[in-house]
Amino acid sequence: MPGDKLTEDLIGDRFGVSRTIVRTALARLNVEGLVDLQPNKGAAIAQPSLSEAHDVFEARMCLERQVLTRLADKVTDSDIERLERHIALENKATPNDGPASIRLAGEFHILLADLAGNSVLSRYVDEVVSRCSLILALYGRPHSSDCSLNEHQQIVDALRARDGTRAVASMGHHLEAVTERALLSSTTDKHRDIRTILDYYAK
Amino acid sequence: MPGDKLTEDLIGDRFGVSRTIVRTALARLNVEGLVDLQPNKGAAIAQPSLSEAHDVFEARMCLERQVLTRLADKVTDSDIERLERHIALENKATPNDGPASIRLAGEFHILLADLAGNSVLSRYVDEVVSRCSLILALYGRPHSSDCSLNEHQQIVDALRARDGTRAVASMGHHLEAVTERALLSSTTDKHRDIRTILDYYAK
DNA sequence: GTCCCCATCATTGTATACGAAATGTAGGAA
DNA sequence: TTCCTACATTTCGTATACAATGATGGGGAC
Repeated sequence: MPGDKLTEDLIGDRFGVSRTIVRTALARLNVEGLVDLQPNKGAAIAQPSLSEAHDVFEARMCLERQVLTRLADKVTDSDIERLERHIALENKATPNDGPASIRLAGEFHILLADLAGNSVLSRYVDEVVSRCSLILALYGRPHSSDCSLNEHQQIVDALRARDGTRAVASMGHHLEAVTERALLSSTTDKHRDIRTILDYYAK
Repeated sequence: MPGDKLTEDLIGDRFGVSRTIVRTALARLNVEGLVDLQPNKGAAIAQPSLSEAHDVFEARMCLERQVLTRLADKVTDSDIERLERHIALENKATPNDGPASIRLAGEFHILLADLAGNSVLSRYVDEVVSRCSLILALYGRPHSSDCSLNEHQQIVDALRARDGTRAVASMGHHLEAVTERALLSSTTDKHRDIRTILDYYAK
């Protein structure tokens, strides 16, 4: 799907709105890094290079560690409760393993950022999480979920203990694992799109 | 200036373009946090609350520390040279103390981020630096420069020594100082805009 | 004198229209 | 056959037009 052209007229017809609306949406998705936009050539679903993908994961690591540093200081019991309920949802969704599972895994991270109560961090985390989903679609194994439930649980456990150091470390390990699942597998997987291969060897 | 209404027609006439162009520009500035955008009521130069301002500075600290962590590992001699030349420019601009000085101070941070070579970090740093300039205009003392030259020099010195720990620490101290100059002074300064005062007591 | 309602105006939100750039295609020459 | 050029078609970039929403001010009632 990444690389697909996004023609303004088609999308407009699809949603029953004019090109004006589509255009503003595409512009927004462009600054968020989800669509590539070339002048006079139109929009396409973003195809981040491996190098860009690493950049996104590095930024994500930096931002989410900060989120947990904050959270460990200010998290409330009802916050913990809410996180636990979310993990329960994730557990429930795992069996059928559809796109709902991937969405929920991302929302866990976004929920953490929201609870941290910093609007800037929150927006940036939202952005990098979305981009990571895209990267997973490009480079990850098909059908691989990007987050292990166990790892989410460890983060919440550390938060419940108000152990900031452990919480940050848990998130660190989790994101290392996510990065590995999303990126490192791509060098061996034969099923990947030809564009990905070319991109990889082009460094 | 923050809080001023931005009428699409006026701006369009001012620059000789149609509302279409102005609108896309305003939308972009809105996602970057520089203009507030209320549905059916138009755009205005952003007026971040003190709490939002602290959020921005916290995110900035987190991002720029990461920039220096990266840079300490990969900085080249020609990078150092370029940073030194930039500081020389800043020194030259200080006497007349105009807006050029403020712009150069911001560009030093953006240059650091660019040299770090992570496109995501680079974009985010660009954004928070812009927002900090806005915050300085809102809450800072009039005519106060937001960056001390000496502090910039210390950062480059640490980079030249390839001392990552010291570089991150220097940036940390620098941004602490910047935050203080931009925010803490606002509680005592009688010359501040009435809106700022109200905003502050409204927490 | 003050408050409220309605009319008018200003400004935004969305659609459409038109010119420009780029891409694809057919035809002819080497 | 292959390459190049000219034309046609598609799609984008910008301006303009119209509808909808919110702001402003004046007149009347209490």
